[in-house]
Amino acid sequence: MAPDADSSGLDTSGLDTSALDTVLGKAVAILRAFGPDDRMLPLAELVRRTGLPKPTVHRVAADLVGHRLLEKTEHGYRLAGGLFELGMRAATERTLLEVAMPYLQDLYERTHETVHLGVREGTEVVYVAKIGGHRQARTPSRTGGRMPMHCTAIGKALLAYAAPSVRAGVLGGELPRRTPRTIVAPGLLNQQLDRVLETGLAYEREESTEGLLCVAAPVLDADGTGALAAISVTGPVGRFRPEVHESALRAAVTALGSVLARRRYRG
Amino acid sequence: MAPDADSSGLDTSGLDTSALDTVLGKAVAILRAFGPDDRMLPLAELVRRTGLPKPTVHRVAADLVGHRLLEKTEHGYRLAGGLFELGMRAATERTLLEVAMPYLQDLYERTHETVHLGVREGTEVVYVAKIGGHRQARTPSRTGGRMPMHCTAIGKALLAYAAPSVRAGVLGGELPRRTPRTIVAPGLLNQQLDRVLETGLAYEREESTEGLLCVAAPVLDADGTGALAAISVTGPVGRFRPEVHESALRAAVTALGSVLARRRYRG
DNA sequence: GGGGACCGTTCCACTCAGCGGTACGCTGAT
DNA sequence: ATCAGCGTACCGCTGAGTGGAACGGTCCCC
Repeated sequence: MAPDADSSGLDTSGLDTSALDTVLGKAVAILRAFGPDDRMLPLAELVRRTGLPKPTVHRVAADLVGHRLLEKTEHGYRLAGGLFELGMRAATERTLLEVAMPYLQDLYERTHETVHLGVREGTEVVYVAKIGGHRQARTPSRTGGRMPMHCTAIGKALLAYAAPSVRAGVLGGELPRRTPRTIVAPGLLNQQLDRVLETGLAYEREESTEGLLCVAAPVLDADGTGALAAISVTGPVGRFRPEVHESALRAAVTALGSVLARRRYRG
Repeated sequence: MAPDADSSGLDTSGLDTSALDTVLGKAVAILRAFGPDDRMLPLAELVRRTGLPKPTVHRVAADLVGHRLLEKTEHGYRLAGGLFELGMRAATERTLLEVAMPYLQDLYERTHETVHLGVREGTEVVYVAKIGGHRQARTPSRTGGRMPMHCTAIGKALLAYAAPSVRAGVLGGELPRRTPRTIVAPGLLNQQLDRVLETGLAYEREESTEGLLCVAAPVLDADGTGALAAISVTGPVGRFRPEVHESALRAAVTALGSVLARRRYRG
């Protein structure tokens, strides 16, 4: 429970756009109160995070338990299996995952490093898949988790091929520093993005997490102008050499891209 | 020891136990109206499946869209990315998945056949992971999807090690025939389950899907008495020889089991 | 080209589901 | 013994939620 200033995971208390004056809003607020690393939260903690009255949380949570979205243990509540089942039915993520999995497998087998598949969601990256073996570097990413775009290889790959308005929005917004090497200068980042467009590859060198290197490539749509997703290979500083994996990565994204094009996958 | 909270008896497959007279119930009903294979449903179809009045579905669906649980397109609604993100935070599934992934990878690499990870949920199997390459057999299973226990290798592996009440519940209930080879005789199935306890391996030979073979093994808990999950290897009749993969499968489940025990994973 | 079936959307007056202040019993730490 | 914090229970008020009715659009078939 180290309240380190670094972990941006803390809910910025005020900025919850969700309306808390409707039942559904309260229910969603309770579910979203669970961060990516929270296994179990007691009622009081849910009250604190949501700002809702205690009896209200108690009642809504009980309803959620009835619907198998929440589970009650003697130590608190946790997100239940029903949510997992529903989540895996999400249209775009499921399709992308099923089509991409063989290519991710190939890539893992050739590299034996952690392989990510991510899509853009607003101004952030959402990881749709993360596969790795026993020796994988300790990465902050999680399947279903989010990361900023400006400090991750996948983020840069996606941002480079995104609509100009999106790129401008991210460059013009906050570029929070996560490590000493995080690129916080919009101009420099913009240059890098242009290079990504030229080479088709994006890099991250300890910009989101110290000790971590990463190469990514975009999965392009049928026109070759936009990115449907991006794939990355990640490893620790020292043994990991990004260049080694570039051809395998390129092979993966082009193959996946053409299959998605054939399926008319739009995202 | 474990108070069998999971009373399988009451689990009659009445699809709608959910109360439709509360907002939350309606919302869940709408989300659950999406089957594993439904990509997109028009409003009218949601009305049909849920039995709710049209304006009600319209309004609740709009709310769900506002919370990023549903997405609206010109052709209808579909489950949105927000659900995927939430689902991947489900406590038990996420932990199991993260710990197991490296072992599943190993297993895939050694077999190059479709690998499944599943847990018991009531009287059914829920697949937590499914990984495979380009040549994978066409299986009806999906990550986050359900299958009956009596006709799948993973199901038999889980059922054999489940509490006697659970086994009795399944054997005493319906054993729907899915193929000519589905085992629908409770006695025969019971014999097979006993053999699973002796050998630590469960088989399926075209019992859920024609043309498909499968071997599974349970991931045992610290006591070695109950199954926390099960792993299977699947392939098509013809090239696929279950015996070939038995040792790799055994290695995977024992390794995973001991890691979970060390972590005091309970399920 | 007109009628009908089905669609998504909007309106609005009624009412009961949801609300949350208040209160209670139960831990542990002090 | 005291207290702070927890989960739970009660219950009268009220506005969020409701859904019948109606409207405009599209498609297809006669």
